[in-house]
Amino acid sequence: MRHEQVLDALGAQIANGALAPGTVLRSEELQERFGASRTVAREVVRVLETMQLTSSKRRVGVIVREPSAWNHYDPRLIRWQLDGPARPAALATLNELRSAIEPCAARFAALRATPEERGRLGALGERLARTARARDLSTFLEFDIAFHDLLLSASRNPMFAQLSEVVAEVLTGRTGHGLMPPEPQPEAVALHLEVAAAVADGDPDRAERAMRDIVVQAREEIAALVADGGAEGE
Amino acid sequence: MRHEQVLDALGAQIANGALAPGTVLRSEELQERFGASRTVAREVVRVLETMQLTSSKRRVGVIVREPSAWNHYDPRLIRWQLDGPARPAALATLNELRSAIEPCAARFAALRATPEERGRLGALGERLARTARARDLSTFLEFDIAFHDLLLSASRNPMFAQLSEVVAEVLTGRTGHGLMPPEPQPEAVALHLEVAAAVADGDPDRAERAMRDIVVQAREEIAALVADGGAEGE
DNA sequence: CAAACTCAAAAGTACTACTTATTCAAGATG
DNA sequence: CATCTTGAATAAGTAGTACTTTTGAGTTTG
Repeated sequence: MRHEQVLDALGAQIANGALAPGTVLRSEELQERFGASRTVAREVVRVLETMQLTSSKRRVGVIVREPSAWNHYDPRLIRWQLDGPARPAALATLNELRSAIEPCAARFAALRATPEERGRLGALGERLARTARARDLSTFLEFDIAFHDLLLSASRNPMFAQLSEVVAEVLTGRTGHGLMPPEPQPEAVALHLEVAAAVADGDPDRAERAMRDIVVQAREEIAALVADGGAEGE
Repeated sequence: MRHEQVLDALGAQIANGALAPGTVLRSEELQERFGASRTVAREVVRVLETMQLTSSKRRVGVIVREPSAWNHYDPRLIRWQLDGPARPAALATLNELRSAIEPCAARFAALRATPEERGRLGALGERLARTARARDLSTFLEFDIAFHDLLLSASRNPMFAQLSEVVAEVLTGRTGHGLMPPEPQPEAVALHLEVAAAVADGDPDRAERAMRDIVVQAREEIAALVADGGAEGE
């Protein structure tokens, strides 16, 4: 508990650049700053070290590393960045990642999904279409996330599957900012149905192409969002 | 030092399935097993916990989590898997990841690379072609890695850039297994030149397409490697 | 038989003592 | 005067002990 508090506090400061790279923290100083014991301070530093956010050198202290050294795939770091002032930029980065992965994931899902998964994907597509027609945005988002989540795990690649949280975050972030069109775009819905159909048919090329169309569309949306929404912070 | 030894030992055991999911380890037991102090044992467990390899519950112990919960992007976990019996499968997974990312990275590189980067990419392409003609496989690999590394960092997406180690590993693994053709394929070399040219011209579509051709080719190679090389273990 | 209560086991936290590596500087040596 | 060596100070690393908190499991009681 104590551990997590301190980790979040210190990690967020580093992730948001409040502690610039090169900054040296002495472990004793950390204990005072957070009113934590040596044990807690040390374990927090160990964790930050494994995330490559810091490096420790004897007789020197804990050194904040360059962002390029960080493990940007660590869920904690992603969280800290999304909750900080750089949220729009972080969302853009994550969206680019997803736009790269998902078409490929769709391809593998078409090749490897179980019959049951293919069925569920189709069902989710149908529900997606229905909630879109009903202009029920929040339910739409829910099914949208479920759709992408299922697709990623059906790809049978653990590294793809792990990105479902990222995708959920990107999709939510888009809706949350109120910058999404008042109702889901019919083309996007049609493309989701196309992906589901292609996966059901076991047609990797078609699945990949349809998914690519989806993410390209999303990429353009988010790019616009960052362009004029970058200053709003939270 | 001590810390890292124990972490590697225990982490590798978990990563390779020697300690099945659900296994419960008591921290005192760990101290004995590795002859480590309480401090070291605790910090190791903390780190494994942040990697989502384990979860700790009071009055129970340290529980090994399901592979699906692991943070598969952690460089340490990747290392443990590559060094273990599941190396071929791990290489296949990583190669799929790279095959998803690199075409997209090429696109962004074409849009965002600095003039200097565009120049260096072209130069690397040339050197690649030369070493290919000279049948100098090890130098070829070196330039190949440098080429992909530069492209990824030129994409200006930290999450893409971070995968350069993964790409290097995949490329090396392919050559290392001696399953690569005795000389680099002319088509592959031509495609690298095409990527460099497209990036130089700032043509994202062309860059993406050429890179996609490269990774698709690699994907097929590795799939074959896994099919008949899966049993050779280390 | 179910619900609450008690007890003990194991992780979490705190603190102290000791070890080791590294930087910085003073002094010796060429 | 420069360079190399040596040594002391410092801060992180490691070890070990003591105490706290949570919670699973067994037991008692209505």
